[in-house]
Amino acid sequence: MKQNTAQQILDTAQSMVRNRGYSAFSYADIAKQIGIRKASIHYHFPSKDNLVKELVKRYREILERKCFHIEQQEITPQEQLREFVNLYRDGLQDNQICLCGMLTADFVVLNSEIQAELRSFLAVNQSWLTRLLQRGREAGVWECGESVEFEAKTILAMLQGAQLVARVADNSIEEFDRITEGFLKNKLGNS
Amino acid sequence: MKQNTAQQILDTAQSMVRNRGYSAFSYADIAKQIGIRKASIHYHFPSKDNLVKELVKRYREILERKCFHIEQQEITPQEQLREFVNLYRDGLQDNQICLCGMLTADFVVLNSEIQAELRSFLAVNQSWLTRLLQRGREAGVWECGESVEFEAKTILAMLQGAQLVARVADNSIEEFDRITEGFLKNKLGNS
DNA sequence: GTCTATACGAGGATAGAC
DNA sequence: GTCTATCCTCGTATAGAC
Repeated sequence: MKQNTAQQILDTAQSMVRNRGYSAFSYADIAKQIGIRKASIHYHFPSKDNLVKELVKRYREILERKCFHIEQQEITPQEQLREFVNLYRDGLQDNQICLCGMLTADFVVLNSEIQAELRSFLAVNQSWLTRLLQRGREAGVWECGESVEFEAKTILAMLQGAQLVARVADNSIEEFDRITEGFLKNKLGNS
Repeated sequence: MKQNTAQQILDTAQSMVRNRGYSAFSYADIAKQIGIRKASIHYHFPSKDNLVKELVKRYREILERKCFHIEQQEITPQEQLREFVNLYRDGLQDNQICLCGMLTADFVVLNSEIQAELRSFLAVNQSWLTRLLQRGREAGVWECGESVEFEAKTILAMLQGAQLVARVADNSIEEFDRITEGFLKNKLGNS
């Protein structure tokens, strides 16, 4: 079950960024956590910017795979939407909000490469969700407004915001659920 | 037009926190910006935590006054809601998201006093918005679901999320508008 | 109130031994 | 690949002069 060091570093860094943000985690923190020296981290990731860039890239790729998997399942659009929402719901138990939502808050601090990765992440989310909404509309299960794209963006905004609001409440997941359920009740059915 | 130093410090710090977050601004940054030495800041605000706590407190008090002002105007609930949304819309031009939205992302890094202030800010927003929704419902202009409170929370989440999403897009305000308009179209009318 | 000077640790990063 | 040692900068904070 032993992972290679690069993976361990990424996993630890991801957890820390999702908790504290870009500026509030350090190589020293990671080193301490996984039991190596901080100089060793530089061997795998020459700079902090490099590490975070890889982090976002990996995060997006994993999300793409998860979305693809949802698409492959033979379930209704409503159920697919719920699966998608669950991607944002999961991980919230450790008080971990979306990696890219957190980094978006730090946006102006980040270098342009990382910013580009964040745009890419958002674009992937948005286009996938747009396609889902279109399928649902064509199947007649949802009536959407003029712009399906902006409906998708609204849902994403609501999910990111729900994670934030839930963070302030002590029992986060219930809060997240009630907010998202209220918003999506006409879209989710009662699956 | 000369402000006192404490005010200047608060204003500068607020702008920086809204841009970069808690961990990515420093006394040195503020000092440089307003042309004093960083030691002088400690005279007004003994510690960074103290400064940020005062910042959130002031921010909430200003918001309370603005909300009160909206309530006093003789306009429809729809128009009042739009005014409220504009509170979140304004300030976005300088790429400044809500102070408390930003700090919520940094939540786990902050001390308990600041966390308490953030809870208070959210509570004020939520209760004000809840009362507005209730008035609208009683006046028959909106039909709301079971829980007006969670409808309020959902709107807040959407506003915070819209600020985040807009941040990634280059032209932020248009993005914010389209997201919020889509969401609130049945609530806002076309005022 | 604001300054200089300073303490002290943390942060990111590199060189070179093993 | 990982280590020790080290560099240099920045961050928060305090003491004491003006």
